[in-house]
Amino acid sequence: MSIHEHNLEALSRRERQFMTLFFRHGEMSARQLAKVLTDAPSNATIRTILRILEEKGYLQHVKRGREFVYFPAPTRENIRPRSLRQVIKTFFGGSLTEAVATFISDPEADLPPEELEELARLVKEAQARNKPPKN
Amino acid sequence: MSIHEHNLEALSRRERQFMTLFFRHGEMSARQLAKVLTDAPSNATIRTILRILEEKGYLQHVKRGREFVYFPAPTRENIRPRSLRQVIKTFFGGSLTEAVATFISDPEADLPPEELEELARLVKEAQARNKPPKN
DNA sequence: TAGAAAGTGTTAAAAAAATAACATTTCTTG
DNA sequence: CAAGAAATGTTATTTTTTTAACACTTTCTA
Repeated sequence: MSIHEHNLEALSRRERQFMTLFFRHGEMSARQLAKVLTDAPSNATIRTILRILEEKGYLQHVKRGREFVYFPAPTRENIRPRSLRQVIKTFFGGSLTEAVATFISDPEADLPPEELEELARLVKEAQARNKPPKN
Repeated sequence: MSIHEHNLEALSRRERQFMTLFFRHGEMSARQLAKVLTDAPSNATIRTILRILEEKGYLQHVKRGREFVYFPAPTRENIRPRSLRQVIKTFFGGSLTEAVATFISDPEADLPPEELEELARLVKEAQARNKPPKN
């Protein structure tokens, strides 16, 4: 409803499942969403939940042909960084380093070596940006 | 119930809220948990949910004095790396670097500079471990 | 050691979530 | 342009979740 305080924690199980899929796949119609759901309920059910999510302000839709295509509504307090922050706080005591360490050594994560390089570059840049307080 | 497939996504809203708090704070009695909840229901309600979570295999308890102290059950497929992986997949297209970039530039995250240093060291180590396939 | 205090167990009711049947509307096409 | 197909809207039911009242048990303590 409110544009503020968009938070996946506030959603029911199905609602959150849907939102996660929208964040992963972008815009989808009820039919497309059904394909992506491993445990899809009926089309009617899916549409009901989509409507609820729109009422709550988490989704928007446009009409394309005769069908509605839904997509995540832009929110003020962005869900992306917030979700990451939340996981790092909950499972890694707030430490980014701990989280990265875990991810790096997580076999399921299957990290390509280029990622490490890019990560190294990124960190170096960030340090350079922080370091010189002289200028 | 089953020891496998422990997944916060499978839980109801309250259940997940509780588990998150346990991961953050470690072991807690019903009373302690109540203090940590911003929207705590009655003590009876809290205990009901704790019992359900134990039945489902997410929590265990020991008796301390006259009260039950609950804590997350050790699980095979660890929830920690899995949750991180999930967030990175959902919100950052699976890219660790993207996630770190976002975290670094997230003002809410409030990253201390030492973290960056430690992170740099960590990445360097990981690279060193990967690089030399000669030995 | 009896009674109060502070727990847990049991059970049930209220509220929310999840599901889908059926009616209606809107496209498409022969 | 009429019939059928494929959407959406409305409404209701079932299931799950959330809640808590009340009974019972254990531990203090005066």
